[in-house]
Parts: sequence; C-alpha cells; structure tokens
Amino acid sequence: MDDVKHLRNLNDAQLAAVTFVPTTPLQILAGPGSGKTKTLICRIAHLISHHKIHPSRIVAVTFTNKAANELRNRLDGLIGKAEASSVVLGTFHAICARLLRQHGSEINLPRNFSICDADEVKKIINGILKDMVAAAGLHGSNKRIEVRDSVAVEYISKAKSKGLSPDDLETKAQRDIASKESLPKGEADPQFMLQVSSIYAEYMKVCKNNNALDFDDLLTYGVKLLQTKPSCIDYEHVFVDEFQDTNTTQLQLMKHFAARHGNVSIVGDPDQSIYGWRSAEIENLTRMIKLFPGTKQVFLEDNYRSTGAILAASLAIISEDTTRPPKTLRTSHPYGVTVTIGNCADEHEEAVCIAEEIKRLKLISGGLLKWSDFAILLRFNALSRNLETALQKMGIPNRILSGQKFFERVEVKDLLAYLQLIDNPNFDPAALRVLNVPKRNIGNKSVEELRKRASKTGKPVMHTVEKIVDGRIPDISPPLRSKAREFIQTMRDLRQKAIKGISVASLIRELLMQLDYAEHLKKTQPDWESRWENVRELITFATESSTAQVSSQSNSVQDDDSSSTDAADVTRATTTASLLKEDKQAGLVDGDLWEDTSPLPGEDSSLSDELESTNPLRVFLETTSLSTDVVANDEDAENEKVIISTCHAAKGLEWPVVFIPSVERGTYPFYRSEDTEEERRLLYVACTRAQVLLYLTHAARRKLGGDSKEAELSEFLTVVMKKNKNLFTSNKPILGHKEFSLLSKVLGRPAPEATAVQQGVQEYYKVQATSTAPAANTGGVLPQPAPNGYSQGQSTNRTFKFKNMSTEQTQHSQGAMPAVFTTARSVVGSLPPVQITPSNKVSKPIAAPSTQTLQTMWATTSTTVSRVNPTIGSGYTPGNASVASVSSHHQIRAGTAASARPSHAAVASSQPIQAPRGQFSFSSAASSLSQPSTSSSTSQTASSSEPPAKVAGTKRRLGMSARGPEFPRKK
DNA sequence: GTATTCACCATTTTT
DNA sequence: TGGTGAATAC
Repeated sequence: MDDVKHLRNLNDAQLAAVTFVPTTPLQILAGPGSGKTKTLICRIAHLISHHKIHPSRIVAVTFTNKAANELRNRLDGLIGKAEASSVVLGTFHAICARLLRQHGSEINLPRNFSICDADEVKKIINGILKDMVAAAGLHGSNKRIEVRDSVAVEYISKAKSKGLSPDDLETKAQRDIASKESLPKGEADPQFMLQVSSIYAEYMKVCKNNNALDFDDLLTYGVKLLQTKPSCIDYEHVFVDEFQDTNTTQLQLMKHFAARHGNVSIVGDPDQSIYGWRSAEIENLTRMIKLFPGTKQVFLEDNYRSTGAILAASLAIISEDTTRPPKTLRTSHPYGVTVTIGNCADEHEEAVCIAEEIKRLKLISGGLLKWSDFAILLRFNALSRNLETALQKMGIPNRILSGQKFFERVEVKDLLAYLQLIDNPNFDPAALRVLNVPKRNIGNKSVEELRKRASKTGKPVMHTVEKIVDGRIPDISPPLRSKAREFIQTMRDLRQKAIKGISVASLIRELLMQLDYAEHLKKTQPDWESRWENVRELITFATESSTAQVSSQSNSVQDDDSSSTDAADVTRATTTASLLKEDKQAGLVDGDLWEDTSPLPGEDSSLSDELESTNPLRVFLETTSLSTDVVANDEDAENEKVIISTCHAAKGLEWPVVFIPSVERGTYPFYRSEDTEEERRLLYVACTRAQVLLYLTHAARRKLGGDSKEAELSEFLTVVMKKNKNLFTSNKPILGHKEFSLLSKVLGRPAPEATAVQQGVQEYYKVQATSTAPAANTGGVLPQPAPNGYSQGQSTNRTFKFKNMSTEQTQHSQGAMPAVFTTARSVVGSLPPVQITPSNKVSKPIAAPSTQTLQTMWATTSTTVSRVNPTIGSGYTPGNASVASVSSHHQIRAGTAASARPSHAAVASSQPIQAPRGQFSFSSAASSLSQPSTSSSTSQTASSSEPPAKVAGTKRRLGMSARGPEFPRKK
C-alpha cells in the first residue's frame, strides 16, 4: 500500500534500477558505497508492492550469511516483517541445503545428509590418501602418491566449482598426457591431475557412503536437483548480490533458479572481485549476458560513503590495474582529510601507533567518534596479534570479526560431532573424531584400525563399532569391545531421545551429562573454564535458534543453570552426569538402531522417515555448519568495540575510520597469491570501507612467523605515489573542531560541540604530557594511560614527544589548519602535509584520469549490452570533461599545499629527527633507518624512564593473557 | 598402547 | 606463534 516509501531518497540511477522493468534481465553495476544493497532492497520492495509479485516467489542470494541477515533486516524495515519473511533469502549454500532437504529424494539423496566442513573434508581426503598409499604398496606399484591432502582438497573444490566431475578431470588429464603439447601456463601437470581425479572419485564415493556433502556439493547437487526436477522451485524473480564473486556452478544455479521466468537482477562490481581464489569468475558478468539475452545494465556511480580524498586515493590505486575497464566514481562529499601512509619501524610500533591514533581520535573528536567507528582491516588474520595486544594494553575494547570461529572451536566441534552422529550415524568424520572423546582408551592406532576396517568393508565406522560391541563381528587387535560399549549405549539413548523430538538444547545437556564432558574438559584443557563457557554458549545458541526456527515448538526445558557461576555449573554437571549414568542403565534402549540403517541412495526411507526434515536437530546442525559467522553474543557489548577484521570479511561494510596495516610487498600482494590484480582489488576494497579517515601503515621490518624481515611499502602504493604525491601524507592529521564538523557531515551525524572537541584536545595533551612521566599510570580519564616506553627496549624508536604543545593547542582551539609537519623520509620521498579542503563543488568526479569515455567502461559488455538510460547519473560528461575537472581539482589542491609548505619546510629543517607531536612516529622511524645512531639515542631519551627489558616482559605476559590462551572469554 | 615432551614447521582470503 | 609430528617415557 505504501507504494512510494521504497522510492524515496533514491538518486536517478538508483531509481532507474529499482523501477526497471522486471521482465528484462538487469545488471546493476555499482562501485563501493553507491547504495547497491539499498537499490537491491528497494527493487525487491518495488516488485512486491508495485508489480504484485508474491514475496515467496522472490529469491535473493547473497554471498555471506552476514549479508543475508542484513538484507533480511533492512527488508523487514522497508516492507514489514510479514512480507519480508516470505522472501527466499540466503547464501547459495543455504538455499541449496534447504532445497536438498526438501527434495533431495529426487536425486536419491537422503534427507539426513551431513555437511562437511573444511576440516572434515581434509580428514576424509587424508584417509583416502592413506588407503591409496597402502594399496599402492600392496600391489608393489611404484607409483607414488605425491598429492598432499590440502592440495587435493583445493583442486577437488575447484573442479566442483566449475561443475567438473572426476571423469571430466580424468578425461582432460588423459588428453593432456596424450597430446604432448606443452600446456598453457598455470595449468597443472596432467599426471598430477590424473592422481587428483582418482582421489576425487574416491572422495565422492566416501562422501556418498558417509551420507555427507561438502560445501561445493551443496551447489553441485543443487544444480543436479534442479536439472532433474525443475518444478521443485518456481521463482518469479531472482536476485544475486555480489555477482562478481559467483563461480561457474553458482551461475548455473542462478540460471536454474530463473529457468521458469527468466527474470534476474544482479548487483556487482568487478573492482571488488576478491574471491578468484575461491573460483569466482568475473567472466560471469558477460556469461550472464549470453545466458540471458537482452540483459541491460545500470551503473551506480555516486559514492555516498567516503570523502573525496579517500575516494581519490582508492581510485588511483585501482586504476593501476591495466586490465580493468576504466570507470569512475564521484562523491558529493567534501575532499576531507588526506589519506595517511604511516611508516613504522616494525609491527609492534605499527600496532601501538594505530592504537594510539585510535585513542587520540576518539578523545579529540568531541564525541563524534565511538570505538565502534574504527576498523582495522588485515590481509590475513595472523596480523591481528600485535594489534590485539596493543589495543588491550591501552584499554581499547576490540573485537575480531571472523577470526576464530565459534563453531570451529574444539569443544564445540566435539559436541557438534556427537549431534551429527546422532542425526547421521554414517558420518565417519564425526565418528572418528569422538570415538576417544572423552578418553576411552581408544587411541589413534585403534581409531585408525577401525577406519581401515570400515573402509575395507564399505560400512560406516559407527556401524562397525556397533557390531563389534554387539559381538557380531570380531574385535580388533587391542580389544575395544568393552571400551566402546558405553559410547554405543549413549548414542543409542540419545538417538531415541532425538527421535522423540527432544529440544536440541536438552539434547546437548543430556549429552554433556552422559559424557561428563565438563570433567573431560577439566582434565584435558588448561583453559577449561572458558571452553565451558563456549559449551554453554552453544546451548544458548541452540535454545535461541530453535525458538527462532520453530516458534510453535516451545522448549519446555530451559537453561536454568545459566545464572549460576562457572564452577558451580561444572560441579553440578559432573554430579548430574554420574547420576544420569545410573539412570540410563535402567532405561537403556538396546536394539539395532543402526542395524538396518544403511541409507545409501536407493533405500533411504527407514532413516529419513524417522527423523523428518523439519526435525529441530537437523535444522540446528544445518545452521551451525553453514554459519561461519561468529555467534552474535550480547549485542550491546559488541557495539562499542574497535573492529579487527580481514579485508575479505569487511566487504560490504563501512566505518568512519579505517586502518590498514602491513601495506607492504609480500602482504599486498600477498606473496603466495597468483593474481596480483586481485590483491590490488583487495586493497581497493579495504580502502573504500573508510568514510572519513583512512590510514595505511607499513613497517620497515616485520616479523612473520619465524624471523623478522625487511619490508617495504607495497608497490600498489609506490606506483601511485610516484604519479601523484598529493594523494597521501605521512603525517597524522591534526584535527580540530572545524575538521570534525566537516567530517560529521559526511557521516550524517550532528557536529560535535566546539567545547567538547577542545576539551578532548586538552585532555589528550594532558594525558600525553603526564604519561611521559614515569609514574603516570595512575589511571584518569583514559581507561589506561598510554604506556610509556612501550618500545620495550628494542632499538625501535617510538617518540611520544609533543613539543610546542601550546602552539598546537592554540591551533586546535582556533580550528587552524595544521602547519607543523616534518617531511617523512619514507620510501618514496617527501610527502605533502595534511590538508583539509572543504570542497564547495558537489558531485565533482574524482575519477582517476582516464582518456576513455564512459561508454567504453565495462568494456567487456558494452558491445552486447545497451546501457539503460544514458543520461542516468549525468551532470558531468565523462571523458575529457572528467579529466579536465580532475586536473583543476589538483590545481586547487596543489595551491593549498604550496601555501602550507613554508612552515612545513621550516619545521622539517629545525627538527630533523624528533617527530612533531600529533604525528605518527613514522618519520622518526624512517630516519632511524638512515641514521640509526641518532635515532636510537632519541629512543633512549623517550623511554629512558623505564628499563626496557622489564617493559618487554610485562608486555609479553599481558599480551598472552589478554589474548586468552586460545578463546577469548566473555566476561 | 598412550601420554608427554621436544623440535621443527609454516604461516590467506570463506561458504 | 602455535600447531603438528616424531621420539621418548610411562
């Protein structure tokens, strides 16, 4: 009824996309921050309210669960929960899993299939490799198996992503061997691929026997299902988000989803294609046009996220990709604050600098910035260690996004394995995992013996164990009959309970009791307390997800022990468990629960009927295996934290302030990466997450793994800096009320009070000043005062010197432009000072200079595709005009820079070594490279108040405890 | 056969 | 840094 709500606040291009005729396939090609999710949601709303398409006949596919949730929430807000909830929404994997549960029987897939995670896949492959090696030895074959498990996993996954079967691989390998022509580079050795293909074939067999699918199988079986029985779905419109990240199989799926009506809308951006390593293919954009003739394109080129400075720098970086069809992005926001490239001595210093800068910005922003406004984006997770330590040490609350995944923690996995086994006794990886958990004196050797035996007979491991326990087949060499008896009894009992429909939470509790799992944790894990927390978290999750999924089935059993303390819980669980064991002996279910359950395709009925597809346990297991997200804990606590995330996981998100550490060769591009351009895009994605402030940092030395190596700035930046020095500065920006007011507009927030900013500034300098004194750690305004002498005795030089304080405070109070900077002796030479240039012109293109016209953008598709409404997003003419305005922009900036230069130079010459205040110690760090002796003396002055060694020790201890042995505990 | 210790290793991104 | 595998002790 509200026909226009979803059309409000859209720009021309967005509006065109939203209201574009639904029967024509549409590509919405959109740069970062251009509102593509908004456009997608509004288009869905428009289809429902204007075109009267029933929400249940719309499917929207996202790339991550997080994106799916966000889409769901925003859709709820726009069209109401009632309607939004019927839209079919999820990742390709989740949607396929759902379909396969419902209709899998069409392709002989039992409903209770398990989903293998990466670990389990690897274990299966490992088993296969062992068997193959053994077999090769048996036949006296001298063919060695030289394929490593991880490599096999990778190639099998790649094959599946392309929809290739083991036969396909073998055929190709044989052909390549026969042809004797040299292969195109990048192609794997055919002999090797031959081995892979046979491993692949065996793997498929094992999966079938295990009644298990891996992630890729979900997609390939989905395709198979839809080929076999297209009628099991009937979607009137198909949406795919992040289309540039789809692989071949996913494109096939999309085709099948849309088979009936041919109505597709996709959203994507080739510049943000960062999943090539996962077989994503940008070519799908052109393939789609072939699959869906008449496809039109709409371009969203207005960036609403970032300042001009951030956008200009990001575009300059991405424009170095020569293979990229040039395209533009413009912002209505002011130019803002120049992007900082910080140079540090090493990774410790880098972490501390970032932490300090976060603290400073929060403090001096007059309330504009919260902790949760900051993000640190990493190329890989291992980079987070120093940052975590530094943040912890400074009392900055932080959270790692997508680091250690909840469902991958050992204790959680143990329990999940039991649950999987209850649901699907054929699932060997789970069986092998828990046979000796808790310790039943069934050691690795026995487990391996069982695996071999089962593998030989083609029966599931559980089946074999059960028969041994029942005395129907001979025991293995170290007898395990008695040892496994209790295990089998437990499984039988729990399975009965599951069939009766006991809630998952109760099932887990029952399981814990019967296993006395708390006791097991206590014995085996030094940090059992925090692990027990995770167990409880799992119960909570089960409770929540069951109430969310099946609202009708209320859980009678509630988690009444959740209010008591850990220790009490554990004690009680332990006691109760032993009590329950007695119980169990009385009401023991004996019988052959697994006896006739060999639900291999063909005869799947007995089992699947017992546990029907809506069974809460199965729903729960599916959620846990498909959700790689960290379980959302109490959200209030999460909200106020600095986020540490990988660049990949950060896609689609935005933060006011973004730090990107380790922008060095070897990290960007990552040294093992094959696709340099993808790495560049990754950096681009990371940069474009930032709204108002962006910091890229690099270190002169970095310790990766074992030893500390020299590092240098990423070529992605050096190339750009050579061309345009004005895009970056090496200094921390000095910000006052005027600047924060400007930035607040970009963020769409109220400007901070002038007095608040000033207070923050003063407080900041006060803290800085006191913290230079040795005994400053007395608390105060900051959670933890800046630890002096953090540099812990290494020759690395950290300067927390804030000279000329009064001068700078004056500047701040006046909102003056910063004028005091030294020249950073960074790799590329001197950089211009920071500047803040409010732009008075709106919608000025900040395109990287390009001589190509807009019409040739997305060149791969422009010939076959007509562009929707060429006037969309006009207001400037691309091509020459664009270039012209860019250069004039630069002229303006050059002028400003020039005017700031005198003082800049003056300071630089008067204080060549000591870093000015408000500055990263980059410049001094850099100078330490060229003048080691001088700088080390500086460092001594800076930290002479504390014995370096002691500080180092403190830090180490702090760091470790702060991290938590492995799993950070919730408090 | 299992537990413990020690040395060595390599170290991405995610459904 | 920690996770894994091999050698050693129990």
